[in-house]
Amino acid sequence: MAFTDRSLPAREAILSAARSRFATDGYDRATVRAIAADAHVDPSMVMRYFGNKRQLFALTADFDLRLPDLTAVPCDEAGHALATHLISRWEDDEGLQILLRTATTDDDAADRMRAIFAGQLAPQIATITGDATTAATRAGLVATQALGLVLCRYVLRLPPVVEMSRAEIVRWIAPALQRFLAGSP
Amino acid sequence: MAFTDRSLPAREAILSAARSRFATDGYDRATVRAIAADAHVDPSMVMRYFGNKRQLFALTADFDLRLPDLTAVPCDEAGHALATHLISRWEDDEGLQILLRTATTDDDAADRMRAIFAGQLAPQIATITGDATTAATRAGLVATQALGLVLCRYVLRLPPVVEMSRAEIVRWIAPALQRFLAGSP
DNA sequence: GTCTATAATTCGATAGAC
DNA sequence: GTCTATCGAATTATAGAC
Repeated sequence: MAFTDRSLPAREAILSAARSRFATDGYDRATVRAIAADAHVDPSMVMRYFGNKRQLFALTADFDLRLPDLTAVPCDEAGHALATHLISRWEDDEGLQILLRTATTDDDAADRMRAIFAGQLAPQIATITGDATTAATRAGLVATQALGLVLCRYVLRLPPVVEMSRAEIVRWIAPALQRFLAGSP
Repeated sequence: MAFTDRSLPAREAILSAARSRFATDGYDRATVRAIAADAHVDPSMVMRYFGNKRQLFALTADFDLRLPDLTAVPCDEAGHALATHLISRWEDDEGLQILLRTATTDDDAADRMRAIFAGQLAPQIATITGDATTAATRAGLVATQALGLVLCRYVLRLPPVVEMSRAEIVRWIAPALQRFLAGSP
């Protein structure tokens, strides 16, 4: 399982090509052959370096939200801080697209989405909302708005959502997140 | 293209099975064989009755939001009316799941989603918000929250979103939709 | 109308020469 | 390490007997 340094550029080219293919085509339609062609590499090399297609996908599909410390900002600004962070985090990283595009049909990928939600988003939200009983619900509501934005803007590409500027999106979405985080129904 | 009455039960069984399979597995993983097996029919009959897999999918994937007349309710209750309608519309109809599960990887299905948005949702919203300049943006924002809910509750099945009752969801989502419909950022 | 048999592709994965 | 050749499985789709 240890490879020489000379194969490292090839392995990285494969990983990069895989990320792009999985992000745009999803797991099923992103073929090993296409990934190899993008990386200017023989298809058999993909299997040799990464074992099989599933393991290659797993390496490209570990996404880290890298949430900022929301407890560091005033409670009534948490929604704005979260909105600005998410929009910049997603604009230049295709990691969430990779997961979202295949999580709708693949249960492994859906499990990863649930894990990201439970492991990264929910705990952070639980700490800033003192109430432990509503924290899980609030985190779920935040997910509906946040993932809905990713879905419409980057995956489905609904024209009006694509055409909005980052600043416009933050202006509209931040208050929605704020209400889910600390407001009342 | 005209078939006898005796084949009608079989054709309807195929359509029903196709709807379920496409809704749970997406277009690629829902095989003609599996659909035929569910319908207790020979796979070749599926092709004979519906031509090919694409045409069968097209028949199962025409989704009608059946939006109520939002101009009939007071302007400040539009969000609540929309939320209650959508949640009941989606709970017992797998049509939107069919589209959403494959629209993330299939451009034809994504086009259908954009068409539903542009043809059914946006015009309705344009009529209740007098301002024509912001109507498209508002409709897009409504889509992010509405589709995000469908995604998290029915497709990804995030536990806290699944466990919420319909009433709870309406209580939280209605004000969010109301703000997108008629509020200000 | 129904079913068997099979064509024609495509894909993931492997064996083995160099 | 790299590449050629190919296997085996699965899929959509068709041809033709009954």
